[in-house]
Amino acid sequence: MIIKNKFVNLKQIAESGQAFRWYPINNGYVVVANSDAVVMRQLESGISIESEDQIWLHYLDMNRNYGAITELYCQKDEYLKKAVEYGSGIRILNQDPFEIIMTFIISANNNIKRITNAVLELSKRYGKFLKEIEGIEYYAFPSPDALREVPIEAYRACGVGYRDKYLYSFVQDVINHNIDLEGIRTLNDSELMVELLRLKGVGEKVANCILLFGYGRVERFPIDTWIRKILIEAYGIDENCMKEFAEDYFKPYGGIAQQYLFYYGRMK
DNA sequence: TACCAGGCAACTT
DNA sequence: AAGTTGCATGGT
Repeated sequence: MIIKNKFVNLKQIAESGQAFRWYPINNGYVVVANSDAVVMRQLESGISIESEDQIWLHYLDMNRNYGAITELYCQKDEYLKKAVEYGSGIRILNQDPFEIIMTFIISANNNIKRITNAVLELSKRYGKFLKEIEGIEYYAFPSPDALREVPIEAYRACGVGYRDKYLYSFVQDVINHNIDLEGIRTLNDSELMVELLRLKGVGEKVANCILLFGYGRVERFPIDTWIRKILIEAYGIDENCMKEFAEDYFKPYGGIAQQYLFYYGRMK
């Protein structure tokens, strides 16, 4: 299918640090999600997706008007305006909560390259084979059931480091119905936050990423080392009132503003 | 070599 | 309640 929209840029989305399963190929990306691997290509005024499944429209958040959002934040201040202009094709993807939670447990005190590698390794070892594209095999992110018997050391072998025990604990929590990842969709933000904070390896920052990337809560504003640096250097905000400032100042789509800032701050 | 990476849990005061 | 420390590991 073809999507005509000025506010979709595959490179920007792929490098925005919210998804770890966008693989560059000649003239496009293979995107692994929704139990499938599809090729996406950038067009002059939109993108093409080699699939007719409407799920990809939801995945790419196509129902939201990013034109209006970029316009809103361009008027906020000069720094944000530059960030928005630099990454105006970023969108907040609607991703699977289980995959997002696993991925962002791995992300703690880690770097994007290593996170990407660990997620790839987990998928190759325990995920379902999907298809081969241009000579490379693609595997889905493993289901909780596929990870049921995986011991702690096996996670370590995938390169997740000391986060191995947190992944093991989370998988067991899902298997044993100590948390219902679909059931909690109906909770409001703060209730959802409380549920996620029960998980080992999930603190405030990781929980905010899960709300934003896994549950579509676009007002959440995760503060990581990059964002902290930006708020200090570009906005002159003090460490101890950073959270309050960001939650108020970047309303009502804090998470989207945060992605513009993250992408701009990390790339330039 | 020391420090950093989309922080967190456990421990100390 | 608030502050401090150790943590796997690959890249600079």
